[in-house]
Amino acid sequence: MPELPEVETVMRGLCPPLLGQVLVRVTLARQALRFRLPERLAQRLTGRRVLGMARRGKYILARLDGNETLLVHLGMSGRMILDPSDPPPAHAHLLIETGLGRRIAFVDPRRFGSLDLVDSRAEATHPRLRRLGPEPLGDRFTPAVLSAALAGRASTIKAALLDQTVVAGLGNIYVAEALFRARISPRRQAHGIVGRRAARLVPAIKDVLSEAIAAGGSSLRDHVQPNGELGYFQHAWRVYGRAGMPCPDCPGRPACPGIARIEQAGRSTFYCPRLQR
DNA sequence: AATGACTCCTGTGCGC
DNA sequence: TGCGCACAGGAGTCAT
Repeated sequence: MPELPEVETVMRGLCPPLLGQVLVRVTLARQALRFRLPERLAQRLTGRRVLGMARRGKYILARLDGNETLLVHLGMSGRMILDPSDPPPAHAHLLIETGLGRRIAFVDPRRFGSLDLVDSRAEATHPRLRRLGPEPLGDRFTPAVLSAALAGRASTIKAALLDQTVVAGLGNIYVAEALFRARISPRRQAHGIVGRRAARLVPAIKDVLSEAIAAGGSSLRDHVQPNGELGYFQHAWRVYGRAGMPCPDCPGRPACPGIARIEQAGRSTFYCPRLQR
C-alpha cells in the first residue's frame, strides 16, 4: 500500500516509540530483501539511539547517533507492526526492541522492500536518494518545475508521474487520483502538461496527498490499528479500483460511460474518459 | 537520455 | 471446498 501518504503516516507512527530511544535488541530473519542487507546490520543497529525521523519520497529515514541513517523502503507489501505478537507474524524480517520495551516488526511478504544503513552526512548522495525528484508537498514543487521536468518526455503523463525522478512519492493510486482531480487524461503526453494543465495538476497532487495524510493521521489514534499495524486508514478513492462504476463527478449523465480501466506500462490505470481530456 | 518489457516475491480473490 | 489464474500500492535492470 505504501505511497507517500502511507509512508508519511508510518513514519509518524514510528516517532512515539522510537524517537530518543535506544535500540537494545535487533534481530534479522534473513540476509536479503530486495537487495542484500548491509553486513552485520543487526549488530550495527544495536545500542544506537534514534535522534530523528524523516521521510524522503517513499523512504523512511531513521537518523541514529554515530552519524548513520537507517533507510527503509516498504516496497509493495511492507508494513510496520507495533508490539507484534510473540512469536512474531510471518514475514517479519526485522525486529527491534527499544529501551522502554516497545517492539517494532518490519513485515514484508513480497520482499520488495529494502533496508540500508548510510552515512547521515552523505544522505543526499546515496544512490537511492540522489536521483529523487522534488517533494510534491514542498514549496519548490511548482507548475513551472513540473513542466520543466516533463519537457521532452514522449511518454504518457501517467508513466511520467510514476517516475520518482520527476516527483518523489507518487504511486499508481495517487497518480490516478491526482489526474482525475486535475481533469487530465492519463494518456496525454507528458510534455503537453504546461500552462493551465500544469497549474491544475500541481495543486491536485498536493491536495490529494495532503488529504490522504490528514485522513491517516486523524482516523486512528497514534496511527495504530488494533493489530498494531501502522499507517493503514480508510481510503476514499474516486477512480482507483472503480472500473465500471459511475464517475463521482458526472453522476446521472447519460453521456458518462463510467470509470474506465486501461493498461499503461503494464499497470492498471483508472480514469473518467469524459471528464479527463 | 528516455522508454517499455521483464523481473523479483507472496497473498488474495475470483471463476469454475 | 479446491484449484488455477490474474492481479496487487514498487522500482532496478536491460535492450532498444
